[in-house]
Formats: sequence, C-alpha cells, structure tokens
Amino acid sequence: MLSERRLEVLRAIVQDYVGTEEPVGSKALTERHQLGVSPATVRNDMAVLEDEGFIAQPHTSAGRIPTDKGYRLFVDKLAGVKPLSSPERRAIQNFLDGAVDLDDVVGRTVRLLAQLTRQVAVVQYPSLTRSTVRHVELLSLAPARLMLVLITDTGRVEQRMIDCPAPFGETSLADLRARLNSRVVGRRFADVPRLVQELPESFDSEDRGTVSTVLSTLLETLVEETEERLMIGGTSNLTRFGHDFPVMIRPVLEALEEQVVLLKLLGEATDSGMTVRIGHENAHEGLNSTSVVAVGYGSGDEAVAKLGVVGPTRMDYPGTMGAVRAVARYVGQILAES
Amino acid sequence: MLSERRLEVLRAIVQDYVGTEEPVGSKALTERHQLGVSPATVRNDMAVLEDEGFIAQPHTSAGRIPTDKGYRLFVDKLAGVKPLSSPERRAIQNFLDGAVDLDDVVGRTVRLLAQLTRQVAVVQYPSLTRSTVRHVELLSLAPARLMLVLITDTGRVEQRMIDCPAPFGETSLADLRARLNSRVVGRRFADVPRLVQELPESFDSEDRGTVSTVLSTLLETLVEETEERLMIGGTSNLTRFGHDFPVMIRPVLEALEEQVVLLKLLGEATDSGMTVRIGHENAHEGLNSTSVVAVGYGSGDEAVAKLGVVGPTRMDYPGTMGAVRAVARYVGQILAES
DNA sequence: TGCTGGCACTCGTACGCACCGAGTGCCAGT
DNA sequence: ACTGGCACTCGGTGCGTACGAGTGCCAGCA
Repeated sequence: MLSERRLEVLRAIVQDYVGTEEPVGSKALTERHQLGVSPATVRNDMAVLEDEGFIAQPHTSAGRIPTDKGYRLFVDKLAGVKPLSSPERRAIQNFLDGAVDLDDVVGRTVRLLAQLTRQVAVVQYPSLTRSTVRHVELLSLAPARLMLVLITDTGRVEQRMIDCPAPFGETSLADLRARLNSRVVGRRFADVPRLVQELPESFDSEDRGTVSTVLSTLLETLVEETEERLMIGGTSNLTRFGHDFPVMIRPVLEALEEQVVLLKLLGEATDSGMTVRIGHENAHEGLNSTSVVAVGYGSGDEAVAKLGVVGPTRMDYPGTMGAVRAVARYVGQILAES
Repeated sequence: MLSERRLEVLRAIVQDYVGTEEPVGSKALTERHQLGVSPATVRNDMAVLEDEGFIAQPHTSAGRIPTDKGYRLFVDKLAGVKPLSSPERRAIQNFLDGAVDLDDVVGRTVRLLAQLTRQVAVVQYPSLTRSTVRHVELLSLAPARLMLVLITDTGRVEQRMIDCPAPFGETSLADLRARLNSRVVGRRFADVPRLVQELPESFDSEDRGTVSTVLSTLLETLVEETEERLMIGGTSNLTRFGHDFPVMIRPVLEALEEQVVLLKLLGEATDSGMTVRIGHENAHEGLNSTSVVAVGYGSGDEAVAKLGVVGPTRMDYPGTMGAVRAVARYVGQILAES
C-alpha cells in the first residue's frame, strides 16, 4: 500500500503534468507544492511509484509522467468531480434552451460539450428501444406506397418508405393507423414487437400482406444495430493534443469516423454513473492514448442514451467529469420538457 | 499569351507536383514528360511562368510549385473532368442503394465521397424551400400541445413542438390538417407562405389563435438560416494534407466545424455546373490553402442542395471533379426514386 | 527508520560547422 | 529559338561538442 505522501506526490505529478504537458521532476514538484519534504525524498517516492507502475520516465534524465495506471489511481482515489461554476451552469441552460427540435438539441449539446471541455464531444441520439412511443403515423404517398413515421417521447423522429404488395385503401390505412397507435402509444419501443404481433390476423386477407410489410418495416427500424445514431464535434480540439499530435491525430480521427467504434465505446460505459476509460483501457487501438469520459442521460431516471468526450489521457479529469455530468443533466431536463 | 509548350510545361508541373508533393525541377520534368526540349529550355519557360505568377519557388535552388493562379489556369484550360471507371460507378450505385432514409442517404454519400476522393466531404441536406411538400402532419400530444411534422418529396422530415394559446379539439385539428394539406401538398415550400396566408380567417375565433401559431411555426421552419443542415465526413483525410499538415489542419478543422462557414462555402458555388474554388479564392481565411469542389444535386433538373469536397490545393482536380459529379448524379437519382 | 544534502552520471537537446547536391540563371554557341 | 556548360545558391544532413535537467545512490543525521 502506498503511503499518504506518495499518493500526494502522484497527485502533484498528475496535476503538474496535465498543466504543463512536460515531464515533471522532483525539484519542480517541491517548489510548486507544499509537500514538506526535500527533492531527494520525493525522488525516493517517485522511484517507488515507478516500480509500482504508476509513473514512468520517457527517458533517463527526464522527469516522470503518469502512466495509464497512474491516471486510473488518480481518478479513482485522488480526484473528485469538479462542479461547474454557476455562470457556466447558466450558460449551459441558456444555450440548450434555444433548441427547436431533437437534432438541434443534440447539435447544441455537442458544441457545448466540446467548448466546455475543449475536447472532442460525442453525443448519442436517444435510443429508440429505450424510449416510449409518442405516435406512429402512416401516410399514403401513392396507391401502393406508404410512409411510416415513428415519433418518440424524446422527440426523435424516424421515417421509412414502404412498398406495399397490394394497393391499400384509405379506410384500411386509417384503421391500421388507429389500431397501431392504440396498442403502442405510451409503451416502450422495446415492447412494440410483442404488442403488434397478431395485428395482421385481424385484417382482411387482401390487406394482410401490406399490414405485415408495415409491421416488419417497423420492427426493422428498431433493430439495435441500425437505430443508433450519434453526432460528434469539437474535432479541432484534437490539435491541442500535445506536441506529438501529428502522430496521434490520425488514428483518433479515423476511429471517430467509424460510428460503430464510437457506439461500442459509449456502449461500454456503465449505464448509470460516470465511466472513465483511460488509454489502453479502450478496446480500440487508435484510442490507446486517449481517455473517454462518458455518462448516460435521459429524460427520467433511466438513461436513454449516452454522451461523453474523447481527449488525451493527459486531461483535466475533475473538470471534464464535472462538465460531462452537468451537460448530461441539463440535456435530460430539456428532453423531459419537450 | 502563353505558348502551347509553356502551357504544357505548366500542366506537367501541376501533375508532377500533385503526384509527388515536392517542388519539381526542370530536369525531372524533361525526364518524366515528352516535352521534346532540353531542361534549359524548360527553365526559360519556367522563368516566364513564374513572372506571370503561375508558379513559384519555395526558396532559391528548389523546384517550382504551382500557385493558386497556376491551378486556376490548369483547371480552366488544361484539365478535363475525369470520368469514373465503370466498377467505380457500380460501387457507387450499390453503396447508395442500400439507404433506408434521408439521413442514411446523406450519411452514405458523405462516406462515399470521402472515400472516392480521399478528401473531406461535405453534403448539404436538400433545402426545404427548394423542395415540394409531400405531407404536413399535425399531432395532438396534449390538449394544448401539438407537433408539426413536415415531409418533403426528397424524404426530409422536420418536426416542431407547438404550445397552443388555447386547447384545440380533435375535429378542429383534423380540419386544419386537411385544409393545410389540400393547399400545400405538391407545391414548393417556397410558395407555402403565400398559400396559407388567409387560412386563419376561415376558422372560428376561438381556434384562430392556435391556427396562427401553427402557421407561424411552419413559416419559421422555412427560414433559410435555420433550415439548412449538412453533414461532413472524411476528416481523417486531412492527415494526408502534406508535410505541413500540422500547421494547416487546425484552421481547416475549425472552419469545418462552423456550419455557417460551410454553408456559405457551398452557397458560393454556382447553382448548376461544377464550381472549383482554389486557395485564396475562398473567402474564409482558414481555407486559404484548400480548394473546394462543389456541385448542386437534385431529384430533377433543379438543384435542391449542394455537395462537394474540401482538400489541399494540391489535389487531383480532374479525378476529384469526376467523383463529385458522379456522386451528385447518383444521389439525385436516389432522391428521385424515393 | 526515515529524511536530507551532496555528487557523479546519463542522456536528450541545442548549436555550430562542413559537406552535398538539386536546381537555378546566365551566356556563348549552333 | 534552342542547347550545353558552368558558376552559384541554399536547404538538408550528419557529426561533434557543450549544456543542463534530472536521476540514483550514499553517507550522515534526527
């Protein structure tokens, strides 16, 4: 077990390194922090911390920098979540309040998060399957052409074109629409498959094919894989990555372009509470020198989606976590209101 | 006026520089191209081209690189649009055909364009005001709460929440919905304001307030400034910018994050035909060392939006223009079908 | 046992310098 | 009008040296 002072030394190293982006030496540490001991003592502590794998030397005769394991300890034991200042809180609220629709909410959230944390922001759209149905609309565009529109309580709207096997009359359409809505409105999308299961049977044989087509399109829309969308922003913050940013930036940009990777990234975050993944804890190679701070958000208690930021492992964890948490809360509020 | 051979020299310089990314000298030129003259002669031609401002030397004793003006001449007079190979065309079609909705179409287009050109792709969503109305839906969510959903012939869907000044009955709602649709379906959104102008007058005084609110929300949705959306992709291609990419990338990423800048950028492109903006021809400072190739696309003859790519001025113009044009055509087809 | 000051050592960075070679401009010759 | 020859420029590279931040270790002290 590490003594109190050694932990203090680690904390000081992390803080200084995050601030200066340069390996920090024993002398500088004692000057900038009140550790009450001499550089020599700190050096001994550093040697221990290095043995334990919490810090490392880029090369002999350089200062130390925290390892992923060091950051992990810092986040778990040494750092709190820094609450935002009240002007910041007000700014968030003002900024998010102006949104006109869900795309706008998500877009503003991404920009806000990127600006607050000065890192890359990722916001997932509210998951369909975790939302509840506000309305299902069916429109007839042509005799054998329908449009299906799903609207969730979180404001998300999905539409699909449907080519019917046979022409479908206005009355049948109104009938189907009414029955569909009466069954699913207010229910969770996850339950929809069960709720509409035997709907085709109650229709005339001539309409049954179309009804089945409509329902299967509806169910396809709810397939996890396709339903998840997200938005990212603040990529220009990658240029602040550090001196080695030219090397780092490419794999990160590439990873950020793959929705699948990002969705998995957010998916790995626990459903409630904040998740911090540091460096190599991230499964994706390209993100091995980044940290991800993610948290779920939702209009009620339950998370309907996640949001977070991607930044260098060398980041201000308390501040970032504070911003992420605060933004998630406000977004949840906005969604609940709409 | 420049002689035929001098133009040929310029073309050779552009082609070599685009390929090698290194200043090209007189000797290398005569070796790689059949100009039929000696390096010394080429040197004289180069001196003239430099006097005229078409090429420049990064420093004495280096080869020449094209200037913006040089690229301009190349694009205008020396380069054609290189058609895609038929496998490429097939790939485009296959890739775009799988799209399920407009977001998907736009998303796939962005990825496709980024991949084909290996540059940053920008695709604007079909403009509302240039599309025609397929359907207007009004849903009652609560006694005094409505949702307005606009659906265009290009598959774009916009929704807005409306808080009514007074409760609005189901019959009034159905009435308004029917009257609205009968007036605007099939018409261009740009004409909608005119078409719905005196609609409130035909309603009872108690409903008139709500009808007005609905209509003003509808009109707000059509305001140019807010209705335009776009998607970008392929930012990781920025890492291929060249040796000085660390310097260039930041302003470019910043510019790409400002929707306004991008919209202006695409807006500057002429409505029909391809527009190429080279280096300093771009109004935005951050894009002074990039070129933008943009073109309108649409389901019919008329362009409903624009798409294009942003890349280094040192790009393969014929190939890029070919890819942009081809993609725009296929997207137009897809939209027409849906 | 734990802390401290002193000291030799390491090693990455900066700097100065010479060399090389690609590329140029100019000029005289055909 | 084109060509070959030639002197010149100047950025890039490699090398050796000096510098200094930072370390590890050790002997001494509370």
